[in-house]
Amino acid sequence: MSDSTIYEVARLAGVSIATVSRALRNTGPVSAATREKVQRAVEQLKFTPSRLGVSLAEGRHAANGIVFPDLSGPYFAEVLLGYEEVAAELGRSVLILSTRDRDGVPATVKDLATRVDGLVVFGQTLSDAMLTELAESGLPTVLLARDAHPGTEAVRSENGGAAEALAVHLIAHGHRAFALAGGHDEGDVSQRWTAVARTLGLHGIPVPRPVECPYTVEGGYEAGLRLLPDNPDVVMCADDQVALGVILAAEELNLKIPGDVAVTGWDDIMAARHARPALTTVRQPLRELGGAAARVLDELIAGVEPTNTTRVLATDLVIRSSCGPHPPAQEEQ
Amino acid sequence: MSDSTIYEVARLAGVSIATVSRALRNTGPVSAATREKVQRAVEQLKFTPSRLGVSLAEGRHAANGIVFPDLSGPYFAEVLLGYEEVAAELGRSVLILSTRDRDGVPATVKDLATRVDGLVVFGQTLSDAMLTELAESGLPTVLLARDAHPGTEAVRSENGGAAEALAVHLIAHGHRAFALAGGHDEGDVSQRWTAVARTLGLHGIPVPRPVECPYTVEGGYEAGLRLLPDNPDVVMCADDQVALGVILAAEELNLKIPGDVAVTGWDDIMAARHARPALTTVRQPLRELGGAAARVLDELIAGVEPTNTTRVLATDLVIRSSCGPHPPAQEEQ
DNA sequence: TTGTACGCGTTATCAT
DNA sequence: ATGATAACGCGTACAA
Repeated sequence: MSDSTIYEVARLAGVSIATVSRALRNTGPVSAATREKVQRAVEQLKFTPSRLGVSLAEGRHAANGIVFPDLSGPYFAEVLLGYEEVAAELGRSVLILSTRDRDGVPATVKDLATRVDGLVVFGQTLSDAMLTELAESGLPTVLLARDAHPGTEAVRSENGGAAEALAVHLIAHGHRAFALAGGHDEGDVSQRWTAVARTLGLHGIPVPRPVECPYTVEGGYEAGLRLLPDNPDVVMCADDQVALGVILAAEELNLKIPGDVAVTGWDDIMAARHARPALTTVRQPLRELGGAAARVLDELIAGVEPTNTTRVLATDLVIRSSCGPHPPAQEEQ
Repeated sequence: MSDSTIYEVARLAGVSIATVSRALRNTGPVSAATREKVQRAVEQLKFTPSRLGVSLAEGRHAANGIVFPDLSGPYFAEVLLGYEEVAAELGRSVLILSTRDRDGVPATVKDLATRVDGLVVFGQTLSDAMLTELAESGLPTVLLARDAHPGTEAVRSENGGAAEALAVHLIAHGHRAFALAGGHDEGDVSQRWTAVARTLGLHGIPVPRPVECPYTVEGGYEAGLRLLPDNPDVVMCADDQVALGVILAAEELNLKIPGDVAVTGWDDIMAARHARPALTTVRQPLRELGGAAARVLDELIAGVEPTNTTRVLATDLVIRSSCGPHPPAQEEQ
């Protein structure tokens, strides 16, 4: 019920609170007999040190935060799991914050900032001004899925190389009329589209302008209805959810994939593998992304000075059947 | 950098800390002039009250915890998002804890318990002994996806009725040889299998014993390889991930779905809709589940006594094509 | 309207 | 080996 305090333990054990603290933390000499008494008192009262007391005295929270947009979906979930796993290994709790409503964000982020020793922030969730403010406040901050901002570190996965490889693969399929589904001003995706544009240019292929849409199945469906009537050979999508939406739109329009039009995604979420047809995509190491962020953040918290470095994790091109016909041996599950 | 304290604000504003506190919280009379001075000092020092100090003084964390198993996947992500959203509305932060390693769980849960005003715990993550301990400690606790334990409240979605409806539908398809994929001793799933068994019994159909497997695509794949050689008419699966695995196993064995064998899932995760064939399943209101838990927990924290009540949210049967041929109009996306 | 002083629960320093 | 006691940062009776 009412949590007992170190004072009650001390009284019951017939010692001072200093001794109790020492006995519990092995932070100084305690005679075996005394330790025994303390142990008994602790068990009898079911004493657990108050986190608030400990944190106040230690001057640290032993907790990390993570900020992400609402986009929900499997992408963030996987990263979050990887983050929590490593944070737990490092003895730190994890507080989450989803910034959905545009208005209250700064206030809630500041509240979160007072509860943690460091923060991981997803790509485009916070304004650069806010990031600067965080960095200048001295709070260790790691950025995810984008490049570093002054005063921070960053972890993202490789975009340009995989995008180029994907484009080359699609060109080898004979595709010439390209369409791009998914906005281009957000950092992560823009890096991909830039690489795609360069690759197409090198092959003398017209570079399409990306059609903006929310990164959801519904968004992809709408984008598909807009793009497909122009009879592209292939629709490259900002992520797998968008691609799944485009596939639904193609069905609606009675277009066969990949016969009439090819479609590619990005991320390799679970649904990509099970979609009809199975989706050609780029696998991001989502859990590793989260784990790496936790580790980098831990270093920052330990006192390492931020160097504005961006760590880049490798991605894999995953060729399935939505991009065009392959000899069976070449397909991958 | 070094966060400023209320004392520094008070000194800069030329008032006492009590006045600063009152001015910031509107918790007592403060003259307009004084309020103005305080505001200026606060802005100049970029003062934000320390959460530790506030919590210690207020005697509350303004934070909730949530405990879930590793199973990851879309299921937990969706529930978590719904939980965080409502918790944020109620002005509470969210701490997450994933119990993957069997050993350290009690300790980490107790640590979490000291950081929050209340806890939501997923179905089978904690032992009943642990739940009892939590309840007796007086920490407000809400159980998710299972029935209430003494001293707690619970929120789950409806199982028996939907399971019966699904079984009836499958029987109407003419299926007689049933197989069940996914363990049966866990609360949520066992309720479904019980209802299925009763329904089959009423129709004079043999009741199969569930084949246990992890609730993952891989687990379903293994279960499928074991079950499919017996030529069942239909494999009912514990959840969608298992069903997706069974579908992969069927492909491997060159069995057509639903021609050679029907398959059903549970949850209606995103991949279910996009699978080939689209998966017949039962939709759980995942986000609502999380949101409801947050609200119930808030009541408990506000002082409402736990009544060991289980709230049951409605589920929807989602008929797609994996369970057998339908007239086009009857299918649902 | 404003200020003083105590309490919240720990850790850690300094005596003893 | 053990015990007083000063932080840590804030809210709030109570006094003025």
